[in-house]
This record gives sequence, C-alpha cells and structure tokens, in this order.
Amino acid sequence: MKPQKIKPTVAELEVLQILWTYGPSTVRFVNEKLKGERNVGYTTSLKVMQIMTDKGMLDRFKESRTHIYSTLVEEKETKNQLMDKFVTSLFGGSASGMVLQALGNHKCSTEELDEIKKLIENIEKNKNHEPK
Amino acid sequence: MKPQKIKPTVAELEVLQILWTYGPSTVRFVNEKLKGERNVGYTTSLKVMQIMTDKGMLDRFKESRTHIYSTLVEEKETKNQLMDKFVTSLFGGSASGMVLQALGNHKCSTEELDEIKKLIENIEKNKNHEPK
DNA sequence: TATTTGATACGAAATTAATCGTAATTCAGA
DNA sequence: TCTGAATTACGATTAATTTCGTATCAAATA
Repeated sequence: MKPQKIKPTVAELEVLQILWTYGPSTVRFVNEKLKGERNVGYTTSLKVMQIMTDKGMLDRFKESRTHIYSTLVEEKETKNQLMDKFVTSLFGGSASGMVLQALGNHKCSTEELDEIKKLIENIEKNKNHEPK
Repeated sequence: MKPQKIKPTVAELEVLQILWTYGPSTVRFVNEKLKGERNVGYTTSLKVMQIMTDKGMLDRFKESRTHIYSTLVEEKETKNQLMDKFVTSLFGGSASGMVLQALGNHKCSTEELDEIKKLIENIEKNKNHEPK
C-alpha cells in the first residue's frame, strides 16, 4: 500500500539529511552546510532543490524574496528503503548478515551494544506475544 | 596503511559478487549469471570487466582463446568499505544506529537474532579481556 | 525612483556509468 | 590451409546526474 518509490540521488540525499536535521531551510542555508563538506556552488544547490521539488520530494513556500524548503519524504521510511537496497545488493537480503558484519568491524561502545541487546530482547518478547 | 580506495559501481559490484561466489571465471560465465537477474548483453559484461581490469580490481590470464578473470579485492574488506560509506552518509557514522534501524524494520528469525546476541556477548567478553 | 543586492529560473555543459555494435583476432576442425 | 564459431578490442551512444553561467526578477535603500 505504499507504491511511492523514493529514490534520491547522492546529491539529493545530502540535501535531505540537512533538511531532516535542521528543519525547513533556505537554499542559502543548505548550500552553506554542503560547503562544509565539499565545494559546491550556490546555483548547484538551488538546481538540485528545484529538481527535488519537481519530483515531489520537497515542498516550498515563499517568504519575502526567498523560498523555504521542507521535505515531503519521511526520514525513517526513506532510510529503510535505502537500507533494503543496500542489504539486498551486498548481503543477499539478509539483514542479520549485514548486522553481523557491521558489529564485527565497527567499534561500538558498550552502551551501544547494550542498547542493541535490549532491542533484540524486545523483539523476541513481541514475537512470543504475537506468535502468528 | 591502506590508501587503496575501492569504489565499484553498481555494475562492477555485481561482477564482484559473482567472482567472489564462484571463483575465477570467464566473461561468458559471468554474463550468464548476470542474465539470470536482468537483461544484459555479452559485450556489456565484457566491457565492464575490461574496465575493472584497467582499474586494478580484477586480474586475468589467457587460457586458450578466452580470459579467466579473478578479483584482486577482498570481499570482506570491500563490503566493509561500502558499509562505512553507507553508515557515514545515512547514520552519521553510527553503526549501532544503523543496526537498530535494520533490526527494527527487517524481519529476522529467532535464530538470526540469537546469533547476533551471541556475537555481541563475544565482543563484550573480548573488551573485558583486552581493556586497553 | 534608480540602484544595488540577493534570490530564482533556465538552459546547457561536463561527468559518470552503462550499454552495445562492429571490427579484428584466435583457435579448432574440416 | 581455409572456414566458422567464439572471443576480445574499441569506439560510440545513451542516459542519468551534477554542475554552473547567465538572465531575470524582487525588494530594500539611497
């Protein structure tokens, strides 16, 4: 029931991250943030955001002379979709396979590991309660 | 001490997966496997593999009239690197953040969850033994 | 009101990736 | 040796993405 396919390009994803993090913003603001990472011209950011608006990924409204852009795609949903693709192409669709490799090679703090354990226990608990 | 940056494209990654799975292979073989997934011409696969060889991702030797290709990049290392990039761009570098989202949204079997728990316990055990 | 500043619109160049057609090459078998 | 089937080499095309230059527009202010 969700035929909407979200397929942001790399550049588009960078814009989304900024809007998810800081909320609705101007092109100027987004461009400043992007310039923190790499060299990118103002009109480049503008164009990307205009295209995203055409695609229905962003919304905007006019405030005096500038436009304020906000996202129309859910952060969680979008990341899930990207993760799906990633897991499929690298781990044959096995999320646990990916998790194993991720945990084995990234350093996680004890607190983080505990958090993960807690989540797993919750999932297992729910499985028992809704066995169907 | 590993300045070698591995950046396979999508098409290249597909070739790598096949070579990792089946070992050194001919273009014909790789192309057959690819055609199992989608429609791709023989010369397309050939070209991709030639480019990969130029880039130093693959090695090859002549056997009669055909070439036998093998990978020069480690499966684990490559996947780790791709995962790093993924985690960085989507989860600000937090592997545990990604794991949490992955576990929360993909269905894992009880066995898989147990396997992950076991791994976490091992990691924690090792932490205690090598506290530095 | 004219100027300046800063924004948007638009087209198009530059890049990168993926695809394939065709020519040249190689070997095996007739 | 000649022919044909299969392979490789290579160029070129297509498509998608990223980039930016220039024109245009709007509003604040001198």
